Amino acid sequence: MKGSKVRVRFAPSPTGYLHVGGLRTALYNYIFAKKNNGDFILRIEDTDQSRYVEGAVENLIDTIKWAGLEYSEGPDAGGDFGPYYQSQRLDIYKKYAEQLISEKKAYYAFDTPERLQQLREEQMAKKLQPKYDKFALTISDEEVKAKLDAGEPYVVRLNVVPGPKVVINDAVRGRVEFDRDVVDDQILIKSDGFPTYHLANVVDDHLMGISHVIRGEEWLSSTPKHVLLYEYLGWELPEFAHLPLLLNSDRSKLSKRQGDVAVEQYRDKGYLRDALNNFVALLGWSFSDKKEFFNVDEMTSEFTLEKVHKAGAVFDIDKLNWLNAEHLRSLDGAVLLEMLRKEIDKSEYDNGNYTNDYLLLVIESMRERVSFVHEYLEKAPFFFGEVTGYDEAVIKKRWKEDTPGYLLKLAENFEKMGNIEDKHDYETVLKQTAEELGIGNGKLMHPLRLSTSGMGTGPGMYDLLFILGKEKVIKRMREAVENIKPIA
RNA sequence: GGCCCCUUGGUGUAAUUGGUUAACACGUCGCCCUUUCAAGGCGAAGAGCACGGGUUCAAAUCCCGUAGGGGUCACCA
Repeated sequence: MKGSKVRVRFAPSPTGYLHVGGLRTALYNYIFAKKNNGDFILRIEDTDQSRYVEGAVENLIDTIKWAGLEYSEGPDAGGDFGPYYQSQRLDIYKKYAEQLISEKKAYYAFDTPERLQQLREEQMAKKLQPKYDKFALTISDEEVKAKLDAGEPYVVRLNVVPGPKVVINDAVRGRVEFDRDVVDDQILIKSDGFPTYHLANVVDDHLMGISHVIRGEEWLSSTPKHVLLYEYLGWELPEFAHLPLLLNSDRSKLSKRQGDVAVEQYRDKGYLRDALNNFVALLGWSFSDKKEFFNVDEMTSEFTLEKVHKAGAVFDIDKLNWLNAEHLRSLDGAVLLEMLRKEIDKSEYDNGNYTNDYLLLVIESMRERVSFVHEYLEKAPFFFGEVTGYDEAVIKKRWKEDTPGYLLKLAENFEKMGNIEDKHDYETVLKQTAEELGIGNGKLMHPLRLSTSGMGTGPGMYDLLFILGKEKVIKRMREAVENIKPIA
């Protein structure tokens, strides 16, 4: 381990969005740093010019911040180990590449893409592992210099030579060994002068004092290259931890084709960041007491890399939805109010029409019935606008020939009520009316719900009436009597 | 194909690291509550721990093999 200070990093490539798997990687890094009083760093791995996406970095930063994963060093946070964009560190990589070349641990290569392609195809045809054939090493030093002077395009390759097995002590997987000869002479510097991931990653991790490399399992098989690089450069190895993959329901690597993979898609759909973090944390890790509903702070006290599961985890949207509902329901009314106001702003409704007190009542009446904030509007539109239609299935089941008469009587009795201070006043009157009419409460209740909400489901009957207010209730009842015709 | 990783109900995980009727959560189903829908409560079905061999008084836990799945083999990360 590097010194005693824990320093970890999340090092995404800015390809346009933050993948949910990336969110989990970032989260584990963040928590690990917090737990160990260490530093969490954001580094942008933008060494592929061809994949440059406008605004990708800003989006990444936005999303990471939305998730609440604060980093102490990064592109927009500064720090003593910057710059934190790899594209701004080209001279650093070049320096180490040259050092390796001078020590014969790396070399210049001038092969054309066509030759490499052909080589690869031949090896594949023979069912061999595709590997560079070290052809460049047959070129004399003088010739190399001549080519360089002539401005011929070149790459720099790692010179892997025979030796003992490469051993990785992975914090989640334990000891993993690779034969040295399966490691390819990886390109370190591309012909455009940019480093590849492998070089840039190792150099930066070392220079930035990274103590633990916590990343996805897809990196495990290229780790020997990295280990070799540390060895060649004479640097101390960081601790490695390779996290299990996130999977589609068919157990293949989580992909766009089978659902949403971008964190912002979940954010935009109304998922709470606490719920998403909670969910993603559970994909590969758990509390020893089996607690499943928690926030990041609670998780921090118990997190260890050793407890991370080894096998890939299927992303189960049902469980995410459940967690979202749980987190949403646990929020204070005031917080929910603010969220609901924002949702109203996005809708056809006008925030000016509702007082805070009114919305707070709406919130409480629907609290157990929504999993997302936007569901307040979808599941209880009758609180925000007029009733614009009536559920036919409910009409069919609950609206009979004698219903209008009953309802009118009820409206009449409601009208006679004085000031209503308790929602149960409605209950009293409804029951009295039923008795007066000699019918069951249900004959009044269901049509009443339908007429005041247009729906067959919703908040408690008396909450609904109380929140709407007597006037509106009676008005809606009479409108319903005019508009609803029984369905045979 | 080579190399590497993985394998407990449909899904995510547990099992004091060899000794429990294999536990919890999501989901599913049922009942209760409620003349709505949820939430909540109670309960059920669902794995015998990928498979096959060992070791052991005893194995989901240790060993060997097999199978299956996944990752990776780019001048992408």
